[in-house]
Amino acid sequence: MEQEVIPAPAAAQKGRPREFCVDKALAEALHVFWSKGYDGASMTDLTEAMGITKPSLYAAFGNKEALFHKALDLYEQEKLEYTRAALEQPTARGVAEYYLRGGVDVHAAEGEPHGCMGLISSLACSPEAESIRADVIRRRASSQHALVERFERARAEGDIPAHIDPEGLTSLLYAILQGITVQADAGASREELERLVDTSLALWPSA
Amino acid sequence: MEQEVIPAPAAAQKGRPREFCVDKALAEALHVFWSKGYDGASMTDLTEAMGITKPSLYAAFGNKEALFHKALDLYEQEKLEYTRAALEQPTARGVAEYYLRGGVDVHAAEGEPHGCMGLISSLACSPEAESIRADVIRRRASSQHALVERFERARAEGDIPAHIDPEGLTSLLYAILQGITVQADAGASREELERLVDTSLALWPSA
DNA sequence: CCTGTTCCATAACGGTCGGTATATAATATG
DNA sequence: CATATTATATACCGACCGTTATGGAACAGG
Repeated sequence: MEQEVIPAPAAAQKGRPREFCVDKALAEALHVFWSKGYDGASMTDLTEAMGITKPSLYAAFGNKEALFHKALDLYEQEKLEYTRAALEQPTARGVAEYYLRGGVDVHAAEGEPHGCMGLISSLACSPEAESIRADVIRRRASSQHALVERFERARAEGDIPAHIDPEGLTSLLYAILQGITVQADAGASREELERLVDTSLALWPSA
Repeated sequence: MEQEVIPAPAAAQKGRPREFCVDKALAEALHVFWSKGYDGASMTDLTEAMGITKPSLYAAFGNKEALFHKALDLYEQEKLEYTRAALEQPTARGVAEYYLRGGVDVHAAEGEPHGCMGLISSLACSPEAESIRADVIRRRASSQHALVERFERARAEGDIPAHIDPEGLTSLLYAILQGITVQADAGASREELERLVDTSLALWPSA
């Protein structure tokens, strides 16, 4: 039996080519979800921002929920990069400062929605958006876990005092970060947030 | 001209008496708004929990928005009493501890919704709920202002170090509190939140 | 050209939203 | 009893929700 030839690998598009860029449309969808939250973003909001019709959206992304998960992937990848870079800072204080200043940069940036997309979409959500909420909480727990390990290492290295609980310190750092995004969403100025960060670092435990 | 007699002062009810207790109905409405947020609470959710019909609700409370403002009044009065009591603590550390432990008590209480009603209702809201959001932000700013003054007094009294900015410290304490309510909403246990508070207090500046 | 396939545009689906018109029931007053 | 007033119950309003059926347009391969 003869082996079939491998079909065109790059783009064996058989039918009518789509008239929009999937990546650009997803970036627009991200912007809408970030501004309005999952429930607050209507399909009309999304299609108008993405410049496509509803059938095109459903064909390309599945449905609203699948679109959100993809947008959240993009958000984590592009906007939350600082949370991974922070872990590589040499000292625990450096980690905290990277986290907090990175959080202010991302969640109070000019020309972008203020606040945290995940928090906005998960704090209050309709029953049918429960999977959205669960996804956000799961991702947050994963990220938080990495920070706990980083602070445990810091304590072992004598980088933070022995009487400080790494899990408590992690919860605290996340709480401050969440507060920053909440206050950014409420319209706090960059100066206010930077003073918040400065004060946080002034209280940070010295080894 | 003769003076008219004063009408029955207690309850000069002329028509059919209402069959429900306004205060109890409002308390049920508060519970629904606290659980689901302003946008997430539908009129059906509200009327079912309150045990009344929609026309009764509109006759007694105006509309959904007016009902929310009244529920928020009740919430502040009954649940946020700790924020006022905190200010009367003798030391800045006492104020902070009262704030944080009070926040955990209220926002992670058994048998009540977890999280902060104001935050849940204001973080992401539809365009027509913008007045809700503005109300929450205004009340928060007012409460925050009182805390700034308390910490300014504390610094003047040498209760907190001179190099600590009272406004920054206030923003920080609020951020931690907001983070507590966010994590409570996400399902954090009381033990986790208490460790967060313990760690916060461990870092609190000593005079 | 013809067929198959994929995409786009329009319009519509059932369902829910906040809010209300209508009619009836229950009280006070005369 | 008659009337005025207020509350209740039912049913409905237009608008919007997420989703999809339908029909035509744009491409590839034969």
